[in-house]
Amino acid sequence: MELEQLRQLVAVEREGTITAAAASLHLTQPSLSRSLQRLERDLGCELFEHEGNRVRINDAGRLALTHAKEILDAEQAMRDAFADLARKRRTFVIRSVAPAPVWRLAARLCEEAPGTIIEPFLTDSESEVIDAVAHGHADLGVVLHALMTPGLLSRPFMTETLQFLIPETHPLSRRKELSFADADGEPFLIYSQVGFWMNLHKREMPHSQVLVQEDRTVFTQLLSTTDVLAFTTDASQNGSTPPGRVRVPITDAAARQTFFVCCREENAGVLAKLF
Amino acid sequence: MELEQLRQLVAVEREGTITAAAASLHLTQPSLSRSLQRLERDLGCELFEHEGNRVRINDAGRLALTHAKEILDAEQAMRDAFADLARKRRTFVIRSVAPAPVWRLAARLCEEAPGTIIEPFLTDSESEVIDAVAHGHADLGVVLHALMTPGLLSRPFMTETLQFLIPETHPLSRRKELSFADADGEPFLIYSQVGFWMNLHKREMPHSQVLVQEDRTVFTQLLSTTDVLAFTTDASQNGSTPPGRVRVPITDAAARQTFFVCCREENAGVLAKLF
DNA sequence: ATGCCTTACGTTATACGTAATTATT
DNA sequence: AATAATTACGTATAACGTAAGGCAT
Repeated sequence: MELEQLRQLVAVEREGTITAAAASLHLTQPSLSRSLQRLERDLGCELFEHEGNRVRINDAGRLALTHAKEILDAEQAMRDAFADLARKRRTFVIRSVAPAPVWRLAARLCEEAPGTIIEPFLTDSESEVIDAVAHGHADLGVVLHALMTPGLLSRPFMTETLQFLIPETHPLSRRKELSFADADGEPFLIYSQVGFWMNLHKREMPHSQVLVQEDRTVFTQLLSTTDVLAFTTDASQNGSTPPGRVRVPITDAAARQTFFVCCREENAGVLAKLF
Repeated sequence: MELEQLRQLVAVEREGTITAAAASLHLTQPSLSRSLQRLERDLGCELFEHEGNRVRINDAGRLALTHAKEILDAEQAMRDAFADLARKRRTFVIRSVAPAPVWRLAARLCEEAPGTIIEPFLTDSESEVIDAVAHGHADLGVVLHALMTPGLLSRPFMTETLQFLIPETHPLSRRKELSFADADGEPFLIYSQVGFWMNLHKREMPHSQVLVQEDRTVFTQLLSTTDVLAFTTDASQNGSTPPGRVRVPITDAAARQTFFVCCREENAGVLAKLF
């Protein structure tokens, strides 16, 4: 008795005739007919009444059907479990304190491991990243410092520098460079998904009103239509400056951040593969 | 994925090595090795760690094992259900008010339907037989009268005549014939599995002590070693009279009984086949 | 050297498709 | 005539066994 035969039995019930069932299974009708005969032989029991040019499922056939469905459900559960497993294995989870490192890592992953599903998580908390990596919930973490945590490896990855993005009409747009203090008090617009940068802005410009925008496209539109300050970095994917705005470097040391990637020691191969 | 492959997976876990599992499955070792590789391919996932010249089941393998056992258990349940069905179909249940008709019916069944399992039930109650047949719990019934019950068929089958079986040393052994009344008051020995005859004895010989014997061989031995009355019939399988005893016909009409066989109308073929 | 696993190769079995046949509507 | 099922037959796929090779203990 084979699983395929049980599927055939179910198909015959579903389709009503052997001919229709055969078509739905991409088989010829005689082939299915014989396969069902084999099943009857294996079970030592007729499953159909042969009524003229039709075939009708009998009591034994119905008994077989209920059992067949049980078995096939169990089989489907197994297939599902392995499909999940396969998806998990193809998924690479990155937990990061900032978006820019994720962009670069994603690009490398796509190149080095085509087909990999990339699952990025942004957070403003470095300890959350470390925990996720340590517990195996993330394959790779992006943090702000080299780690000494036992069982984890880390190495510097990239440096990102924050810049003001100022409307040309704004008085501060003439300056060659600015400190956070120079702009503190000015309202500014910020995209919500920026990880730890959000903390930095709030700390360094405590007197400014923060206009948080959740929607990326709305945020971009607002850049053109409002004249409040905004931020960009040298790592911004889109290297160009939005029309009507100028980039002004920020002189504070805190505006320059080096990111470190980290992973568990047993996954050292991941780092080796990516760098 | 096939059921056979799941059985092979379970066997490898059970036996520890592919070689041992192959032997237990009556396969060569390379054949099993490839079959397991096919399973891994089908599931899209390695199930074993290949450690030098051994294989060890890994986490995915254990996941597969738990599911495989579920599926195989469901398959076993199906096989068991059909084994039961097959046994039921090969079983012919006879419910009778007397043993002699069962003997004859059994002999015919063995001849007409070799391989049939014969399941006889004796009872002293005719209505119990009719109920069993009507409800489909018995394929054939043996009763004392022609039936008018709707849905049931009946026909006369055989006539049996009761005889006294008297020790040669007993005064009654000289008589050519006897009535129940002649012997009423004499203690008598009777085998317990005689169906409705038990009722008859108690009714026709109310003053006699009845010595009921459950064990057939003990009953036979007592026939030679005691000098109490006993009964036999003209239908007794063993036509000979036990040593030291004589048969004496019973004159009462009640000692002569015609039996009728009955079955459900839809099983009319059964009667036709047997007669 | 021995035990266990894998790969390679030729053979066989078995399940498929095509075609012909039967039976019912 | 048309539809549905079975039987007959040739073919191709796929699983098996044998033989050879590799890698540990």
